[in-house]
Amino acid sequence: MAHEKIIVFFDLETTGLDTAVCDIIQLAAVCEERVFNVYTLPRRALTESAAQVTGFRLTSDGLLLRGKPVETTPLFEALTSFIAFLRSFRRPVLLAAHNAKRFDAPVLTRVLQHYSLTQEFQQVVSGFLDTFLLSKNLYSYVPSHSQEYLVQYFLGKSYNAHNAVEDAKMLKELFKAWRPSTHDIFRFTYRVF
DNA sequence: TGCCAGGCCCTCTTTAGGGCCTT
Repeated sequence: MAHEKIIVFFDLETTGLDTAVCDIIQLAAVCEERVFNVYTLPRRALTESAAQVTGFRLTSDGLLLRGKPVETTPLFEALTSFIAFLRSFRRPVLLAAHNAKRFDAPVLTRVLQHYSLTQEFQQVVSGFLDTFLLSKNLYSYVPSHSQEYLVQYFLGKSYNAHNAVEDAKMLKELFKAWRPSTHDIFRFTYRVF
């Protein structure tokens, strides 16, 4: 339907949980059958818990994922590529992430501001949709609202959590299963800046 | 050197505290 919002599901893997300082390691997004994925070399070390959760390690040889080198892209280039990916949908999209309001959106917007890409980003993104808050509100009876638990609960499957591509793909599947109303989507959508 | 947080929501609330979720 042409008038419906295009929703792009995305996820970040970062060096830690402090949204004020953490660096992006992986940025992935999916929409319909299209996938965007990029790795960047962080400037700061990963916290030990981030390393354990994500499987990334920073060495003198570069970035490793579970011991295997991954090709990295300079952050500015990664961000402009992401904006180009979003622009390809021809009209402003809604960016959905689990805990977007608290985590992914602040990190992404901080980095965009640092590279003076805010205006360019605003031209292609109409807002952030937080699926964590959506889930807590629509399915308050579910004992946990972590994405991994929700995927198991609603889709009956386990997956490679904490890989940004897999997380984004699963979020898309969850959303498809939920089929939230336009009203509910709007309630948990937030301005970009 | 050290190696990390904090906004949102609920409730035993509002002169507050605690758990959740993200890496």
